[in-house]
Amino acid sequence: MTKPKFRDVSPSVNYPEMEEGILELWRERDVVARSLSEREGCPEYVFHEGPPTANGRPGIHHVLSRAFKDIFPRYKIMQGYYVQRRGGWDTHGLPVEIEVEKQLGLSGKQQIEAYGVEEFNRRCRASAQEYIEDWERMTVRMGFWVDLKTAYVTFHNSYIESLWWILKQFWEQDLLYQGYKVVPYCPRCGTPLSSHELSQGYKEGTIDPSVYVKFKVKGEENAYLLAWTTTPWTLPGNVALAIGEKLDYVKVRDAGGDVLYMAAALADSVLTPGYEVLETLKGSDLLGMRYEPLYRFYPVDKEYAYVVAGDFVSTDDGTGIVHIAPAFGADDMEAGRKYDLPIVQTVDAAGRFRPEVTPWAGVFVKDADPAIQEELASRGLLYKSGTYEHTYPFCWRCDSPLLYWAKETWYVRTSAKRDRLVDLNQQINWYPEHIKNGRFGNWLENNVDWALGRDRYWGTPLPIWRSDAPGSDYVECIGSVAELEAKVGHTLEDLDLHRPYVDQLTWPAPDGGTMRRVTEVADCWFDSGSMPVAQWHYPFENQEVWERQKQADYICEAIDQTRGWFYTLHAVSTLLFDRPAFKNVLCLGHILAEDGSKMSKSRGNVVNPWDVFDAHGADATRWNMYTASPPGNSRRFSVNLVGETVRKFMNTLWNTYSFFVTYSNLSDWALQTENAEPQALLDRWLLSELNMLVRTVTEALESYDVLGATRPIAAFVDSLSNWYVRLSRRRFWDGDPAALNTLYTALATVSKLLAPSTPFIAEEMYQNLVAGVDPQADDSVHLSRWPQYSVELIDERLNADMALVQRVASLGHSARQAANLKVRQPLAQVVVRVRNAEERDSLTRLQDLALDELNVKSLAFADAAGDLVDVQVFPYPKQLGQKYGSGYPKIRQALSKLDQAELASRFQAGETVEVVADGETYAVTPEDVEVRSTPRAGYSVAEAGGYLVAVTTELDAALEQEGHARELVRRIQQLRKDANLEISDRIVTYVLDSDLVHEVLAHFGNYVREETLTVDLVQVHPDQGDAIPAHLPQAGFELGGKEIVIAVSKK
RNA sequence: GGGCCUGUAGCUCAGCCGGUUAGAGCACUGUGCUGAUAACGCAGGGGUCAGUGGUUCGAGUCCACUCAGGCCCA
Repeated sequence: MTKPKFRDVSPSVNYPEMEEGILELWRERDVVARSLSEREGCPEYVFHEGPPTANGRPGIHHVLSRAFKDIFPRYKIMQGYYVQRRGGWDTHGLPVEIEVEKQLGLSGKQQIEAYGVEEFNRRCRASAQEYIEDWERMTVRMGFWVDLKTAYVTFHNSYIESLWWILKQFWEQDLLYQGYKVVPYCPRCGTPLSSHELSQGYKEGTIDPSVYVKFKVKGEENAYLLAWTTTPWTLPGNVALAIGEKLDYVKVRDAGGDVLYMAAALADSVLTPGYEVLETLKGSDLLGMRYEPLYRFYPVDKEYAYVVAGDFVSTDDGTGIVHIAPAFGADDMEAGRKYDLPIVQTVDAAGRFRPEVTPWAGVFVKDADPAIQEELASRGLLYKSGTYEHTYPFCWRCDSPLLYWAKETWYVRTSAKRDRLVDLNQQINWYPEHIKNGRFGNWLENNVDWALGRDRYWGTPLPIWRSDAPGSDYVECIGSVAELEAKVGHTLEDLDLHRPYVDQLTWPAPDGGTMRRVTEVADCWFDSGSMPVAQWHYPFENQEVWERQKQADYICEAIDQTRGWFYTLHAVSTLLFDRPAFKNVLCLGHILAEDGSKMSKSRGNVVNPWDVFDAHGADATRWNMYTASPPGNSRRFSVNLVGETVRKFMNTLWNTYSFFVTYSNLSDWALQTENAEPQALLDRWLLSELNMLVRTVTEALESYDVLGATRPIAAFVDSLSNWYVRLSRRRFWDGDPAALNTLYTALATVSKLLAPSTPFIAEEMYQNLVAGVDPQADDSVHLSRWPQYSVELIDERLNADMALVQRVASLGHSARQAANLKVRQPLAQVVVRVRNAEERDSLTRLQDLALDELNVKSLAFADAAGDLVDVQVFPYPKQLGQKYGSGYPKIRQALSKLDQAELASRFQAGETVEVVADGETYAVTPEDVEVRSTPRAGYSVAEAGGYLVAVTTELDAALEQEGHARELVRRIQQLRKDANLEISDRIVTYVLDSDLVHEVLAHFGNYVREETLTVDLVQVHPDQGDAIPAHLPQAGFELGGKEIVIAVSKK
């Protein structure tokens, strides 16, 4: 073995610069590609990238999810897996369209169509592409290793063709159908409004009719269900009445003699005074009650006109009975679907009543409101009416009041597979676990059909063609380009599978009409949810790759994706293959601003990733995200918090690394690759902790526990730096090969443990420590193998012993501080009280270390008896509480009243003491109590957590002198440092003589010389005409109350 | 309005199956420190463990309700 020579490492470092250097190294050595090629043929670990929407620049929350996405694939590569991790981009959909609308100054669909769909879509494609480039820069900079070169893009023809194939599979299983969806609709513009358009048009103080309508109960004389509505025009579409099952209802006889049903809480505010309560009921009692329909304009082939339950029913206003017209309300439609109610669509696309609604045919519905009320009143079905002021949406473009209106659209019948959705979810591991049967599980149990169609332009066109023959319902679903070619009879090789091109393809229908595509495009969540299939252009290509990649081992996104990507992945996979799309899913909380408020563009408190990368680097950003809080929690984030991470963790690690390289290069040691049995206590301890760390981190990563895989590394680095290195400094100065080897092993191992989380600093250290000295080593830490731990090196007893020493040392320092005793002043004795005999043994084993750390000559344990200590018997609540329950407080009190010294000695003799309290006798064994002793006079004491450490405060002359000698050494060292001497320089030291100096040097002269590398120690006698050479750096200070002057010069 | 999550020091977070005096780090103040460290050690101030009620010998921990914040749904 030859002496390793490392590249020198400066104690200070610019992390962003260092990281740029590593990125360059990865590029040069083609490490990303090799992380795949070098694992060819290995078992596969499958990661699926949830495609970000390319409609804006990436924010810090995207860095968060990418950081958590990255950690496990990197770990698995090091574990010897082949991890494909293909990138992907979500490029379709409303967000992209809106961005382009803004760029072009367009507003609304009519203007888009006037502008031209062809050009509009061309712009959408270009816009998506531009943002992808932004994303790629961020992705590379933060060290997220996805393959960007082969990233799937949802607007590619091949991707769309796979989506068509999937839809065709649904079609053939009868899972695709056209149904009604209630949308906010502008009757004047003739178009539904998107949610963001809707939010622009709410007006407060809108006045609408307030109408209380009586629905005649079947089979009950003169009895009515009283319902309330602000939209009388929806009443001809009524098919049911909804109540809240848990609400309280009353049956009353009103002043006019009618029997009315309504919510108890609202009776006083609605009914004319003087009514009589006949009965009180629960909502559930009303379920199924039948009533006479108000109108019969349409033939109906389903059960209707009865009472259903709706969790949307409240007693905030109205009557607690809600009139249900599925064509005109989302809740209504939902209830309609749940109870299989008919949908009576009485209104046409211009907002006018259809011809079948004979009295008001052709009338704009809002204008018909008064006539409808009159008509009901004439039949005695109007209880009362008035006006109602509320907030109502209007068209932001033309100011017409919007209607909620059921529009035909395409649905995926997910509810048909609800049970499978729920069952298959049980096979998925959710982190945090509560999402599984909480948020996600609930959502699945309440699954409703997926509204797939969107009346937009930039999206996957639904591959559905229908005959335009009047009255025809002939429809075909196309599952591939080849199929389409067969239909149209010519090649479609150069066809862009977007609008408007596909819309132009037609062919003759069998019923004499022409087959034309429906105008809708697919919900873009369908695009992303289909990525396991579509990213491979399956089944048209890549069958073999797909077979290996079809189910993800791991996916990760933020919590808002439970109803988004997590759901659509699960739904598509369940419907298509009857298996879960992913096995493990990490669900992240959101990032909040430093003050805990939401981070949003409008508040202007969004953190730009580049600001953080430039200030502190990507590693620190990532480390902060991994260690700050559990991944599922929302977290506060700021540039400052990352700065704290740098100071606390990154710098500690870096400086330990720099320290090691400095002393390694100064000394002459040989790297021991074999696991030589370490001799020194601290070496054994450190390697024990290190191996335990490897085990802990490995186990945590295996169970997707990021916190558990990172925080222990931080704790280890802290003890490495502030305990192991600090206590071993002398050995490093001496070039002790065992110490250097131990520290080397720790740093090289830590670099690997850090590789998945802080890939840059891990690489930096690995390159210098491992690759730089071992020609056999892998080219990159990320191509190297995950470290193995050795159980034989884990010594849990030693770890516990050391933890106790640290505890005692801490308390000892505290005791010193209390008595104003500097650490360099040796003391005669420390008296320690530990909690049990095992700990006493622990401390005895490591007492040299403890004495050294505390600079004390001897250790004693506080015993029960004796003049030096006070004792107190303390009963353990856990043991006595469990044994005697409510007797515990009495025992405690009784014990405290007894003579403590006598009691203590009885317990220490192993005696069981009978305690009498309140006439009862309780047996208290020595195991039930702790005897605490506290030193009396002459000690300074510190106490915490059941431990006590006391140091003697008396100093004799010898101790005092030794203290002076150490003070002198410290001053000389400081002077050396101030004079910029090299650590290894030999010096001449001058000391102005005095009795005190004379005395100290007589006893400790050699010690001082050795410590300070002093060759000549000159005692200067001014009274004999000597003087310190004036040009030398000198220092004056007080020692034992006397003025001292020293000076040094290089020999 | 419904579901899920969160609430512990000025800030970021620990706190196991309920059990001794609720802990770290940052920040602040003081102090100490023998050659790596924008470090580190020690101490101090700073807590109605969001609130109320309950279970229990004993509640930060379990239960119920309330409040505040987040996300999703309506």
